[in-house]
Amino acid sequence: MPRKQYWLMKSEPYEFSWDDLLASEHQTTPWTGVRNYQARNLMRDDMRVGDGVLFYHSNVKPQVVMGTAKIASAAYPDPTQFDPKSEYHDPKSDPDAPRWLCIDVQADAAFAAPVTRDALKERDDLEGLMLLAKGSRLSVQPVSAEHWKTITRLGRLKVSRKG
DNA sequence: GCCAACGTTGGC
DNA sequence: GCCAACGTTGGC
Repeated sequence: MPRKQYWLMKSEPYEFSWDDLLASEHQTTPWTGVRNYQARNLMRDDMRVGDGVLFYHSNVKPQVVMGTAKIASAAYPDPTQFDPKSEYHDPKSDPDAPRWLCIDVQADAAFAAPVTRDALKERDDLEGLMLLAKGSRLSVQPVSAEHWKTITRLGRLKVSRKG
């Protein structure tokens, strides 16, 4: 059994949000639309069922890690690449040798206190976190076990209330 | 809205 | 196989 690994997956919430994931059947969704070879290769070669996922809202204010999810399937061909009506349609992908893959993602636990990007940046124990690297655009990123521990701890903190 | 960083495309 | 042009990502 390979050691459990950890990932961060970005989603623009107006495309697909954490709430959308919670509202999905079995709180599970196929992670379709990845059109980057490096991200595809991570899904194909490195992700394993049960791996941990930080669910991140990108391209919004504030950018925030909403909670944890799990990899719920091995990689399989992304059906949207063959759907002419999909914005992710790829006419150059051969059905006999699909170019793009997806995996299923299942919600695990919502953070009591969603962790903002700003909060991550303020810490001094997240050096090397790919999300914070300049110019990092990869939508599927590996996260070290140490960084996973730090971020999930932050997320589980009770929200402090004033008054 | 701007723009730097990055990936992909296509001419040569 | 190089690399300029182009399109996209995504923080700011």
